[in-house]
Amino acid sequence: MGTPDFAVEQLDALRRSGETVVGVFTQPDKPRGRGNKVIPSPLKKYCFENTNLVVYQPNSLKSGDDAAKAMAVIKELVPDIIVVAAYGKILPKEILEFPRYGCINVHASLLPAYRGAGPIQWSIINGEKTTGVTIMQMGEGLDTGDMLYSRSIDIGENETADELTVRLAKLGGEALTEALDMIKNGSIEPVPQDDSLSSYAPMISKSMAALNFSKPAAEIHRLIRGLSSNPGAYMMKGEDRIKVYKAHLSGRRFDGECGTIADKSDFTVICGDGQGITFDEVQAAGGKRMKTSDFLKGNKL
RNA sequence: CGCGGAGUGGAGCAGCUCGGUAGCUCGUCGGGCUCAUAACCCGAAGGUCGUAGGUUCAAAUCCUGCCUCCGCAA
Repeated sequence: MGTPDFAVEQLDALRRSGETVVGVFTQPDKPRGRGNKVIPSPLKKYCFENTNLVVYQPNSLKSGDDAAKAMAVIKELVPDIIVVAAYGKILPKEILEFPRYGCINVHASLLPAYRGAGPIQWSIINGEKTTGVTIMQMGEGLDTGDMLYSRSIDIGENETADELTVRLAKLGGEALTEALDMIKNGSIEPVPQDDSLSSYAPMISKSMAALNFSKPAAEIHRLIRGLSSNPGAYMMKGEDRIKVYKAHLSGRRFDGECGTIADKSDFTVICGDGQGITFDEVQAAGGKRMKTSDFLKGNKL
C-alpha cells in the first residue's frame, strides 16, 4: 500500500527480492494538477507499466462501502503481511490485525523522531546531520508502533528534499527486504518507541514557502533545500515569483539591507544576519527550472 | 470546460499591441592583445520563429485547430 515514488521504490524492491505481491492499494485517481485532469498515482502508473498486478483504490478503509469492499478484498487475497509506504490513509484495526505478520510501515526517519507526513523535509529544515529509514510494526497511533529495523544515512551539505527522498527510498527498499528476511526467520526483535524522544513532522504546506530574508542565511538555506522541489521556496521580484530549488551559502558578508540582491552576477541575496545566500537553480513563473547562470542570460535582476 | 504564462540559431531572452531587412546577453569557431586568463578587441558560422491550416501583395507578428512545457488555484 502506497502512493508516491517513494512507495514505488518499495514495491520494486519487493519484486526484485522475489516476494510474491498479491495486490496493490493506492490512493484513488483524483482531479489534480493543471486543468484538473485525473492523474493516477505514481504507484498505480508503475503497476500498469511494469506489472500485471491488480490495483485497488478505495476512497476509505475506515467506513462506508469502499471500506467493506477493501476488507473483503484483503480477506480474499490473504496476505501474510501488508507493507505500507506513504499510502496516505489510516488503516483500521481490523486490517492491521488481519495478516499473519500484521502490517509494517517503511517510514523515512529514524523513529521516534519525525513521526508524521513530512519527515524528510523537516529533517532538512531542522538541519539534521543524519536521518534514515525505520521499518515499524504498525499500530493504531500515527507512526507509533514498535520499531523492527532501521538504517541511517548522512544528509549532504546542500542536499535537497528531492535528492534525499531518492536516497531514502532506495535505502528503504534495502531495509525492507532485510527486515522481511529477519521476520521470516524469526530473528527480529520489536523495540517500543520512547515517546519522550518523539517529535512530529507535519505535512509540508505552501504557506511555509515564502522566503523571509530577515532570517539567518543558514536557516533560509535549509528551508530552500527542505522544500525543493515541492512545493518549492520562492522569493518575490516585483510582481513575479521566483522559485529557488538549489542554493548555497555564499560565505561572504554584506552590509546592505536584507532581501536585496548583493551580487547580480551570481544571484546572491543578503540575509538577516548579513550573510549572503547564492541561488544555484531557479524558476520564474511560467518558465522552466534552470541554472542561475542560464537564468541570468535573459533576465535582468 | 478552474485561472494564467510560454514554445524565436547550442543556452537564456526581446521582437507580436500597430504585419514589411531576425535583435540582445552568453556559448561555439577563427584572428588579435597579453607572462597569462573564464578578461579585453576584431571577425565568422549557426534560425523551416512548436506544428497544421486560414487571411494578405506580404505573417515570428492577425485568425483557427493540434502538440509540448510551465506558474497559480484545488
